[in-house]
Amino acid sequence: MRQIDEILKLPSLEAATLLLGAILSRKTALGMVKLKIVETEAYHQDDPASHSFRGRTERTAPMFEAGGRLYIYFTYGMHYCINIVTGKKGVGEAVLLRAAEPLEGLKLMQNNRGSLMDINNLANGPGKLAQALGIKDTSLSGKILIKSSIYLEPPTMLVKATDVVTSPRIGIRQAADVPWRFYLKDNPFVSKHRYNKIHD
DNA sequence: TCCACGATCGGCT
DNA sequence: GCCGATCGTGGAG
Repeated sequence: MRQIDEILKLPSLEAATLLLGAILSRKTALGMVKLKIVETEAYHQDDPASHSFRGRTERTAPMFEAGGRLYIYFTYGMHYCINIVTGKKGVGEAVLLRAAEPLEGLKLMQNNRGSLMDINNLANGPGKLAQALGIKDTSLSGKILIKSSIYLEPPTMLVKATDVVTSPRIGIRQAADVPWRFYLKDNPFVSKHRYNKIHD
C-alpha cells in the first residue's frame, strides 16, 4: 500500500485516484471525526477550470507549494471546499475532496451539519464534507497536513482500478468535458449527480 | 473602487 | 427541475 506522503508528491491526476479509500480525520477540542474519501476531482495548472490557471494569487498560493498542504476556499457565498495540494513546488495543482463516508464521530458531524441529516447526507458533496469536518473559514488553507488538525491515512483496503469510476467534473464551465472526477463504484456516499450514470 | 460570478446546497414545485 | 441565499475573489476600469 502506498504511503500518503508518496501519493502527495504525484501529479494531481494520479493522486486523485490514489486518494480514493484514504482516511480523512480531524481532531478538535470537541472530538474526533473520521471519514473515508469516496469522491475526488483533479485540478492542475494547465486547466482552465483550476484556480491556479491564471497564476499565483494570495488565495491560490498554497496550490503552488509542494504536495502535502491544504487549500481551502470559499464559494457561492456559502460553502467551503477542501483540496489536498499535490505535486512539486512551483506547479499549481490540487485534488478537490468531493465526498466521504462517515466512519467515526457521527454525532459530532451531525452537530456540525445540523442534526436532521442522516448518515448518507453528512458528507456527500464538497460543501457538506467541509461542514461535517467543522470547517467554517479558510484559516487552515496553506497549512501542512501533518501540522494541521486534519490528517490523512492510506486506504485500509486495496482499491482496484475496476472499483474506480471516471466522469467529467461537476459545476464548472471551463474544460467541462475532461473526465477528471473519480469516485468509488456503487458507493452510497458519493454525491448525487447525473454523471453517476456509467453509460453516456 | 466596482461588479459579475462561482469546484454548492436545500427547500419548494 | 428550479431557484434563492450569500460574499470573497480577481479582472476590468
